[in-house]
Amino acid sequence: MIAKPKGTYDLIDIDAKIYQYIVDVINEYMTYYNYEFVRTPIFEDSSLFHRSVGEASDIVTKETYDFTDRGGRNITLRPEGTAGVVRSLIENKLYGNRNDTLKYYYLGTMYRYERPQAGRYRELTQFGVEVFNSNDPLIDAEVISLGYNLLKELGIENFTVHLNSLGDEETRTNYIKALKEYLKPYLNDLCEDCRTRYEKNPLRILDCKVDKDSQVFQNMPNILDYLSDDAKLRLEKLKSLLTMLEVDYEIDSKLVRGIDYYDYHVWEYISDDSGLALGAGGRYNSLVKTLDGPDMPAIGFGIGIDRLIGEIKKNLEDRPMPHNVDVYIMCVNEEEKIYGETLAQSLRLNRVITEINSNNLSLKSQFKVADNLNAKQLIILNSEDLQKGLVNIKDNATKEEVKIDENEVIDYLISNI
RNA sequence: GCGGAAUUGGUGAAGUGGUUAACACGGUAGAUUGUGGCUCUAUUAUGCGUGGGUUCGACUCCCACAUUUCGCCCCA
Repeated sequence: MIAKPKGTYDLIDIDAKIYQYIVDVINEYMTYYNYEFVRTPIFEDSSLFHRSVGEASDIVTKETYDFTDRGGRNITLRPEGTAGVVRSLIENKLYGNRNDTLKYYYLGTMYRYERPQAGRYRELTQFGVEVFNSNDPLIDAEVISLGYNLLKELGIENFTVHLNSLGDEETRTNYIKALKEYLKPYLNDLCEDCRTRYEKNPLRILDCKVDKDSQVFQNMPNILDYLSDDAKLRLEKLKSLLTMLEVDYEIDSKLVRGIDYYDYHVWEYISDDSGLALGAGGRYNSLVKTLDGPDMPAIGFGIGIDRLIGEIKKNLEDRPMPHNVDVYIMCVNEEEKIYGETLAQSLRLNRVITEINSNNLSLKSQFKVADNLNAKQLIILNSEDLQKGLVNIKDNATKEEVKIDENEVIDYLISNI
């Protein structure tokens, strides 16, 4: 037997239903927020992702699916959505002659070559928004609250927005310098990973799981103390806006991201129960320029759909989600089956959800199937009645059975489901 | 990539170095000769992740691999 590749999963049963529900809600939501859908390739030139995350974050350690295609091109399966959208913005010159704010959203699979764990897959589905050409904290508030409201709309209640500001480039340069100076005497006390991070990506030391409760970590410099006046003002403005928009947030000065391109506000939607991040985002004002586009501010977030499915499922009753059909057609012999199939088509074309027996099931079994499908009306075909142009219809709730002229079956069912 | 744990029918699972792998749900058939959902009866894994090895004999012990899962790394 051939098994699925490591870290992938089949979206089936109730999970598939929840997935479709999530997608429906997202598409509807984005309509009201007036964000445009974009789809970018699942694979891109490797340098797009490697450049976007920055030289300092050592691309070799990024867990991407890289390969060379038959033409010798270096290809990477997209590990996230932002870089592709930014590339598309630049390549299609979507920014041309525009003073307004550009708002996009995407939804699709991403690929990361990492060790699978619960809710962590090598093929994952992400939804995200990217907003360009506005540097106003008003947009930060809109984007953060958009994700917040969407999660609430999906029935996810117990989560909080964790918010931090990384300030501008100068802020980070100063902070990293201060951080390294502070940590220098304690280097030997840090865990092995942190000693590597110290050189490679010092901000990530704040994420350390080993030493987080140590005295050294308690007294670590706080990035919020290093914010420029401008960055401070922006954060204050954003905070008051979020309060007005009734977003539950808390400031978390230890929140950093593993990618270089973020500046100013970064945030995560954190589940209160599991402590896992449902989604994360940030402002990335320099990325468009880094990728050879105009100097254009941008902000966005991504939410992992796979993990949402699990969160939503937890809130459901512990029972299988019922199938629902309007009409189930029961038939036994060949004549009935053929008649039933044409009747099924007529009903379906009239927007009646219809299912029909297509096996050699006994009538008894067909009743069971119909019940499992929660059929509202049962059509019990009978050759003798068909000869007379009559169709038996049984209401599955009242158990009342009627014989209807075959020409009136569709009208009857439409008004009785 | 590193470390720990797991893997038995469609599902939830019990189990022992030795002939028939418990129980439950679900499925099928019948009692009910084309009208069910209750009840009763029968039936439902020629196989215990895959491949090797030890053994007279392995689902059970050993090794490798795969997948899942927990933690680390990474988190875009």
